Amino acid sequence: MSAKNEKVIDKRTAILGATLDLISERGFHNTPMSLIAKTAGVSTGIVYHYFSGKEELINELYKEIKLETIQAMLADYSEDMSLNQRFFDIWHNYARYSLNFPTKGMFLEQFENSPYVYHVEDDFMQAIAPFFNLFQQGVEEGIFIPLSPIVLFDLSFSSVAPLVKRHLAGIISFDDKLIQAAVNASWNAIKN
Amino acid sequence: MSAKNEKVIDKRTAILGATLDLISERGFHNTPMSLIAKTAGVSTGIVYHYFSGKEELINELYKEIKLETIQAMLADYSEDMSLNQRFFDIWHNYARYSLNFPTKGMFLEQFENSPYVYHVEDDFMQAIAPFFNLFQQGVEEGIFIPLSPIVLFDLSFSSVAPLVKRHLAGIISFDDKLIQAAVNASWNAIKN
Amino acid sequence: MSAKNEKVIDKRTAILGATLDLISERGFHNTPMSLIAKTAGVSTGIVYHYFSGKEELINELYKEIKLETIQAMLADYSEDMSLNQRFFDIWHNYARYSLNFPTKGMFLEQFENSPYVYHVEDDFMQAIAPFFNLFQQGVEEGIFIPLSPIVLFDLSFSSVAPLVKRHLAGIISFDDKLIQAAVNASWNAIKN
Amino acid sequence: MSAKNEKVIDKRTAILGATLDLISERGFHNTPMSLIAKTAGVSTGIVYHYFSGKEELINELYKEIKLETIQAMLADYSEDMSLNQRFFDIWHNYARYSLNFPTKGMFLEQFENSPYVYHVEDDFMQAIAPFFNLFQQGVEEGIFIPLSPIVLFDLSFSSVAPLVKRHLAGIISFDDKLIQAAVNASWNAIKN
DNA sequence: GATGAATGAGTATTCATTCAT
DNA sequence: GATGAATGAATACTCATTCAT
Repeated sequence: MSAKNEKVIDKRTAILGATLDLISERGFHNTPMSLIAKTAGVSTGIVYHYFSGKEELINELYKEIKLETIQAMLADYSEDMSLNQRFFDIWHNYARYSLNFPTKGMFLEQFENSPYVYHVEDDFMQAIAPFFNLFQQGVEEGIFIPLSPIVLFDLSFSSVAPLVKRHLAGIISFDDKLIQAAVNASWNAIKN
Repeated sequence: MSAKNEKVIDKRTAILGATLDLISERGFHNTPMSLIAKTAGVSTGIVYHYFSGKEELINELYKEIKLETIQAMLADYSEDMSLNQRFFDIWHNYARYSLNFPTKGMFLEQFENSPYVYHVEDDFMQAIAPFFNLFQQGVEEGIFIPLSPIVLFDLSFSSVAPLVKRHLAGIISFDDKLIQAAVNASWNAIKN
Repeated sequence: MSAKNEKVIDKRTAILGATLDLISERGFHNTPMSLIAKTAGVSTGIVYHYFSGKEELINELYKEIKLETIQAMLADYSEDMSLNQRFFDIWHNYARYSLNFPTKGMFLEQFENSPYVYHVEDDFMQAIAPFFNLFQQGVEEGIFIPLSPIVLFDLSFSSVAPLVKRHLAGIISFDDKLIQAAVNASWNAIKN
Repeated sequence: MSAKNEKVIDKRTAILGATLDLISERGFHNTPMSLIAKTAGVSTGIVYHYFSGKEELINELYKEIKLETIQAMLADYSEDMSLNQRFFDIWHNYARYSLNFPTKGMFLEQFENSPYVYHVEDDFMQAIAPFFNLFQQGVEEGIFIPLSPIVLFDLSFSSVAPLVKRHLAGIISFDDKLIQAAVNASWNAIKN
């Protein structure tokens, strides 16, 4: 990779990184472009070279983090593993990733609960296919209750974010033992 | 109640109602005070008579809706009912309330995921006591897995919001049958 | 007129006046809204109370000045006067008005030669009717050459602006004697 | 001429051409240097090799077009032709040139009505000498009314631009017949 | 209580110009 | 000559809040 490319990547990455940190801490609208630039160590103008505006910058950040999160959940995923093993792996990965990168989870939550933001869900269809296969297969084999994959997903994974939030707020300790208990609970929720 | 008081209540209520509608649709920062006033049919200045500023207005709205939601969940709650009955009632009430008043749910989600907003959780300690009692009792009686009430709460209730969101987006139909299946799943998640 | 109304009119008028002075001297795009506000002795924000934005402000100013100019040309116009008398009056009025209010003429010229500005000609249909009547009648009576009123207008009045510009630049002295000669020339141009 | 020089000329010409097209359509300040470069098919930086800045670029363009327009008016000019013939030729040439190259006329009008632009009239003294000679001679021979050449110029030529504008706007058809009528009118305006 | 005109700090975005490559 | 990434000052517009009436 040439020095030029490295620099470009550095700058774009620095902007995205600054945006993540600032937005997760201050919120979308309390994060001026000028502060993003300053935090990233670049000029205001150059941000508009890499992104067409604040909107695109935030959407791009969302896409990257969303994809990264999905990939983290599927880090060691293999169709060769047992259904049970795959489910537990995903759950663990998700919990650990959320705990390790709290700003990313906070950003995702904030983004997905913002009314005025243009959603870009379609971009993840391919990435989330394994989740659908997992639940589909589980239903077909009579292991999971017969509901649509999306419902099974919500019933089993939606407690991760709240628990992580409690942990970060110091209310609970979301340690390995609790993770273990929570993943068991999630499995039992959808078990036939 | 005097006519004067009614008028006052009307105005305050109108402001809160306009704030809810606007924020749930446009977001906090895309909802100017002037628009709130206009939508409520009052002058800009008078908003500052009832609330010290935007911050207090939104916090006040949050408190009212949060409390209303908790009360809706506990509408027919009674310690005389069986544990199982109480759990199912709360879950059903929550789901139906969220479906009936989607703006309120959206507002709560948005508020609780906003980093810059001053939290006011303490105000609800008393109101949420029944939830704690419920889970505490369940653990003591060996009916629920031995985890803290707050964790049991998250494990059993956190799937409601995502499912309602899917329903409102037209992705699933969160009807009585699905509510029934989901509440069963939530019960199984924390059942010992 | 109430004090309130006077104040409002004062402010709106002050903004329009400052806009005229600044734009005629510096050009559209070299005249920031903030400078307009400062020159008018008002805050930046209030400009947006009276005008929806720079675009509307400038268009409004154009409409006012255009109308004022037309009215100045027709100041003593009466269908009772002879054709010749009406023509000479209009020409004189136009020349004197342009010389007395050079910024207005400069603004009009600038505006009407700007490519990106949204034109609003229709607003003057009624005001310019006397011109059309004048030329129409002149053609019907065989006094003017048989061309459309708009062409006769251009052939007879379009030399005023350039001559005024030369005068303001100090190149010529557009005094009463020259005005007299020029109006004669203009009349001869379209005389049958 | 070497290939290198041709290339240079090409690039400079391309920049000037792009500038003309863009400015006549969008206006001075709505035409960024980057867009000029892009339209001309060159890099932003190279524009600053051929011109010291936007100011010089536009002034240079003005000078070229102004000169070209004057030369077009005098295309077949010869002191051997009769005064009347010379006048009619110039008028015709001007009208046809303006109709054939509308962007050039629009650019000149815009430029000459911009207050902040540095004028460069002196550069054309030599080129416009024939006009002065024409009017001077006409006055001396008693053919034209005894006014200064510059005034006679304005009285006879200033209706061309407005008529062309009407034509381009589709309001009139400035065809040969109308051109003939208009040039006659212009002649009559200054005829003694 | 009630109005809405007025303020002015704050913010997204643009663009002429520079300069390392 | 040639590129286009980078800069940062400039600018239109917004909006929470105040206050004279």
